Amino acid sequence: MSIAHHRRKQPERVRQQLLEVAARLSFEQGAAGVTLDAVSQAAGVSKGGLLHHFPNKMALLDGLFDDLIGKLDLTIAAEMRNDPVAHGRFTRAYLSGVFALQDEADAQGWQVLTIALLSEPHLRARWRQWVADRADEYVGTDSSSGCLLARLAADGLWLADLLKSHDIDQPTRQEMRAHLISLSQQ
Amino acid sequence: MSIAHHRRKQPERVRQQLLEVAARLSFEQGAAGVTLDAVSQAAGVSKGGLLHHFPNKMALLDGLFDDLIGKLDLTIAAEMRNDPVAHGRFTRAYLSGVFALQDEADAQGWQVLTIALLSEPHLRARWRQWVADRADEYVGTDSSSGCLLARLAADGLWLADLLKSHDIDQPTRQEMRAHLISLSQQ
DNA sequence: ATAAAGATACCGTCTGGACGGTTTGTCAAG
DNA sequence: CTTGACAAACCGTCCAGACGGTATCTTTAT
Repeated sequence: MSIAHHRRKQPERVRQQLLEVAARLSFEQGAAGVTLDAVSQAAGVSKGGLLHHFPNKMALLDGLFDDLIGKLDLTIAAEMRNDPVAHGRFTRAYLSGVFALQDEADAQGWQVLTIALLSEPHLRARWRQWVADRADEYVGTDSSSGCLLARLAADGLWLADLLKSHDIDQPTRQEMRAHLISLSQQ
Repeated sequence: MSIAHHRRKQPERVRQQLLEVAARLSFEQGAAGVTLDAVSQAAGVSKGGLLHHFPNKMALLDGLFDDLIGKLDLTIAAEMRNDPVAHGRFTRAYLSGVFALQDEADAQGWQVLTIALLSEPHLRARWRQWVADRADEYVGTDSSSGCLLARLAADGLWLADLLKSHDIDQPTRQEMRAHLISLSQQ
């Protein structure tokens, strides 16, 4: 019997907390740091409590993935509404989404985690599905080689941030973004 | 007492065999499939034998990383010798290196492994170092935003292959490569 | 030339710990 | 009084690495 037993129960809050902690741990300790024990403990919940919300580890990772995709989708949808030009509209929104993920304060939490997600076949399949769906939906406006290239470059930039391999300063970053946008228009 | 104990000893051959097996396992079973037990057994060597060549698992992964980087360096060096134009020379060679990694027959073996490498902080640092060294060495010829962009896009393509997220056919691929090369020239 | 003396290349077993998951119990709210 | 939200103890498995040995190769002294 511990704190969580006495505090007013807010399961949704706890669930969110678990996801946040998992994201933070993945950043601080790498993918291997995300264990059920570590996550539950850092969230101030017992392992049983964690497994009450997420029946197994895969479900936890799925939840994390949902969060990530959800944010991305929101950004993209908002951006697409503000873009009057049809051609390359999705690609530009995608750029914004990827850039936004990096600029966010809590973006760090996602970074190393994402690698973990990608090494999990099931999550790779989900990502593959996401990409296939968009490619299909926007085949009329965003299938030019310029658009494809722009999106690939954005992925490359995202990867570079993930690995901190190139360190690219803000001006260069903006210049590149402009370059990519122009690619999406041709 | 097994075969390896009686056969003529060729430690270098065994060492190489261990690396190959580790690469293959990483492809067939994912990163999690690369355990000391699995690798040693599949290589026809005892676990003790494996640990004789590589004192711990990290050393094994380091060896794998060395192989990968070594191949990349070879391709790049060869390509740079055949490129008369100084500006963007390294970038074009890098493109060749990345494309070559994907076209090779045994490339598959590296793919999933690479993800594992990247999720290991120590290996990420090594990769970071590699990038920093090249950026430094070729700052005079390959630091334009076009070159940077081309390299990032190559990384994105590499990532897409890794995840099989986009499936890009060979003509499109060649078209993109040409596009990237022209980016490296401007 | 050769035998002794190491050094190197392995083998096979064991262990300690981590980790995912299960089970059973407890408390509070409706 | 039932159900959802947890706690706490526990289990089975897997895995990295240690260890003590044995076989083969290399060097050195004679």
